[in-house]
Amino acid sequence: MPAAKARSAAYHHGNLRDTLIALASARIAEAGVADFTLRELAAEAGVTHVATYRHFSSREALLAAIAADGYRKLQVLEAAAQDALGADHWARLLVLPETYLRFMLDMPGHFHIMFAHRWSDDAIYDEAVAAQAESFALLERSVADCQAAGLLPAGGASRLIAAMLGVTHGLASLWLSGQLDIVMPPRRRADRFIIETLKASFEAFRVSDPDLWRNK
Amino acid sequence: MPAAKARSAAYHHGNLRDTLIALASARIAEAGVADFTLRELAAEAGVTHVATYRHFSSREALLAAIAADGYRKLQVLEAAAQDALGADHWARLLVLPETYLRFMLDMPGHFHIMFAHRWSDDAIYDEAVAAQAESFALLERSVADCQAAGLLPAGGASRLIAAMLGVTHGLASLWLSGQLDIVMPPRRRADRFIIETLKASFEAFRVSDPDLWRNK
DNA sequence: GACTCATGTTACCATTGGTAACTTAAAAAA
DNA sequence: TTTTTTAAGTTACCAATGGTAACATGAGTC
Repeated sequence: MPAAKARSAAYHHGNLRDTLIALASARIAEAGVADFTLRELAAEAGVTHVATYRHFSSREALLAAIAADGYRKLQVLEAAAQDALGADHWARLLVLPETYLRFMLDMPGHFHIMFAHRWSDDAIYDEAVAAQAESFALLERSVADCQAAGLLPAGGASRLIAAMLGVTHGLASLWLSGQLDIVMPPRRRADRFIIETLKASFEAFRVSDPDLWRNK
Repeated sequence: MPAAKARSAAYHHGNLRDTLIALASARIAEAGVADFTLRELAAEAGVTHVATYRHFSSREALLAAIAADGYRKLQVLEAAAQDALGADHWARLLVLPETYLRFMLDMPGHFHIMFAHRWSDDAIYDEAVAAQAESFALLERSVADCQAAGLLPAGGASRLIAAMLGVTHGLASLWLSGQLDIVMPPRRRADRFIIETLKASFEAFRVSDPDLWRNK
């Protein structure tokens, strides 16, 4: 009975949760987090705004879901990129910021919630926090591998990791907020420029004096 | 007639504009930009929420004013710090990220609006954009001075500047969003750790192979 | 002392996030 | 097959918010 099925599809959306996450991310990428409203979002999904509360306990919980979703997706991308590289530890380390950047370019809405939006300390962000920690562990392990292989200054890695995380995240978010335009040479592709800058930075860190990174 | 003066002071606030900026910045630092409402803010200043519209055309315009105010303050701090250093170009360059960081630690509310909040492309942000450009020019000039003095790899400076801006901004905003806690050694003062990491990064950039930073 | 105008106020509006109570239809139990 | 349960929608409603319009106050000027 196709008529019944059509009506059913109309009433029960089928995959409202994922649809809402995707739509919200797109809106955030376009107009920022302040702009989007649950009602407009629900309307776009063909549903009443109250239906959203079946899947997210609040507007902020939807944002938290986007953050968790983003970290999981990022982690999958990072792991896949590393797996394709075998045992070249330095290449495996370098691919992390590159993946991070591609993720930012591909999913700016997710990225914004993950890094520029202030998470409430509510429990709704617990999942996101856990996913974030796992993603960070990947970097930590990669740096340790490089140190063990003599590819990076040995000793406490905190400052080295902080510097790598810093330059990666800094370039990504400066670009996302449009503040890299002033620096970037005209007519260059942004992604290439950023990735080359990143690689240069990592290389500078790699060959630097190990004493630089020791805690004083 | 002190009674009349008191009434007058009650009616005409005196300096509502600056008060609102300060209060808003404090609230944003505490609870994020999403939380603060014009009504609560106005109440805190002892005024009706409609009074805010005498000074800011909208809520977003208040945020824009905070951004412009922040860039101006940052620029003053940077210029002062540099002036105290004479002609030591490398020290003058290094003091910029340090000032940037201290500003972030001292005025996190301003910092958040300046760097983590998405500016609408409305004209209300014009002032902020102009102030931002001036602040950036300071860095550009300082890098050029260092290059002229042979203290930094010569040639196109875009990538070098991008890397410096990136690591500075990245560390600052990672710290602000609490994401540096996982990296930072326990029981260390955050500001010292970040500044030392920054100096190490800049030093690594300084002694690096100039070819790294040339455009390919 | 009257006039002006910046800076407040009250009254009001549409929109928003969120809750309560009800409805629909798909899946499980009989 | 029929009945029951339950996940996933709906309508009706609420208090709070950003914003507008029309009015009030009072400090400075002629």
